Amino acid sequence: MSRPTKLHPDRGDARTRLLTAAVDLIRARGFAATSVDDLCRAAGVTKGAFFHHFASKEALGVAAAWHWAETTTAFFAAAPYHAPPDPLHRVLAYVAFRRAIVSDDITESSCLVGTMVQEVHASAPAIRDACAASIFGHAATLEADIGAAMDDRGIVADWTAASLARQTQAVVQGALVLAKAGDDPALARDSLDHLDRYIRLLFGVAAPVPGGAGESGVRPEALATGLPA
Amino acid sequence: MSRPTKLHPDRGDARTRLLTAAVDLIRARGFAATSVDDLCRAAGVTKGAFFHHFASKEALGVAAAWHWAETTTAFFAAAPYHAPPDPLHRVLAYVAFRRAIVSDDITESSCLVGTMVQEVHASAPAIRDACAASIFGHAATLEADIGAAMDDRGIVADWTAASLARQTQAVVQGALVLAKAGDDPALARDSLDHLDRYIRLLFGVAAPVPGGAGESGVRPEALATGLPA
DNA sequence: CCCCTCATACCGACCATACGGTATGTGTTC
DNA sequence: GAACACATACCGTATGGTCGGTATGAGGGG
Repeated sequence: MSRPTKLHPDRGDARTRLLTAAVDLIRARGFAATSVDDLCRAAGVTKGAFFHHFASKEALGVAAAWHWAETTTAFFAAAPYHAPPDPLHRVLAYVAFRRAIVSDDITESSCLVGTMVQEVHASAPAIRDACAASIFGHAATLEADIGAAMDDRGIVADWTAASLARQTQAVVQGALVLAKAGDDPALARDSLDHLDRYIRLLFGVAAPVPGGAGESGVRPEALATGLPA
Repeated sequence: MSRPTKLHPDRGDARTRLLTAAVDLIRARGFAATSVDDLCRAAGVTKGAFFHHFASKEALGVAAAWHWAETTTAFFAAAPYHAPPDPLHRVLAYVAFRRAIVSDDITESSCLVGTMVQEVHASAPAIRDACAASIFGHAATLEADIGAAMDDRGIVADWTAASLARQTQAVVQGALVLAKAGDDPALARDSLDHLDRYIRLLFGVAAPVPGGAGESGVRPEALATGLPA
């Protein structure tokens, strides 16, 4: 895609810089309120570069959703919550990890695709579908662990692994809405505590330390540099 | 506020019609993507009328959030889920009611303030606060029943009635995000089933009929005419 | 009862700017 | 020299917002 030069080694990354800027600006102000000029200014490129890489603003939205899916996939794949040998512990560690990466600045903890899809679900199906791929694709990464945990503990239920995996994403998204409304990230952490409690109740395991959502196996401050979702 | 005339009895209601149009259009397209001209066209009024009633588009946003709070408050106050004598049953009936009013057209089941606050939480604090008042005000209406249910059953927990009340709203909001992304209202119903299951587990009561989220005490089709939230 | 005054409710033309998008040109690499 | 990766200048339109004006009705004085 990109063609770096010896004289201009950062050439060819205009597309990536636009995508990065899009993630930041759209999470903060929404898709419609973010203008192409805003994006170009933030990325340090001209309008010509924008429309060279993207056929329209909507195409940028689709690409940004895919970019988000890729970066978050890599981020969560590298996260430490996969370490525990017990699949249920991995699921709980995932929730604890999500809780740990809720930063004090809600905007940077916020989810690009969750924000975008609310705006464009009816008016831009292409963006909506890209957002859906990101959300449900991420949910799918939890399904195997949840399924294995059900098998391990002989859980026979009226819910499925896929359904519970989706519910984790619903709670994450709802937690962010409440945190934005109340302008308080603690609201998001509270929601994730409830999710942790729900999963423990479903599987019949007690909470490790009262008042918190279990240890994630990582120091929260070590996560602040990573990409949230 | 309004001054109806004998000749023009619908005079004086331009404000209300703009508010109603705002609820519909903003839920479908978002706040930023809804122009003042769109609003005027949908409400059948002129731009002069718009800026007579609202100092700015942002002021309309604030007023729309309050309007939403008022109409949903009246709608839920009149809903049948308050009937059961047992407070826990009222809480479960609330969840079942929320499930029942999820219509096939996701836009009309969607929440105005949840949609708006994601867009404007950082750029328009006045709108954000009005949205917060609507969400947390509605959550507060559940608090007494949850608290009474805790007392009834002698529940001593590491969560509070207020926190669980907020969690119901987080799940509702998240359920709508997933339903919009997947373009399928069944996703929202699934989430509310999980919420129902969580509350039953917290209070140690079994589900009434497997596969569904309990009876709401009303026929779903009788609710379709009411205002969703 | 009439008339004057004032506030409200609304109309519709107008404005400056910001918007998404295009056309054309230039330097670089293969 | 073809293809790419931008830059610059420009275009038509849509946007939020303004402004002067009009119609209606309530209240009060004579």
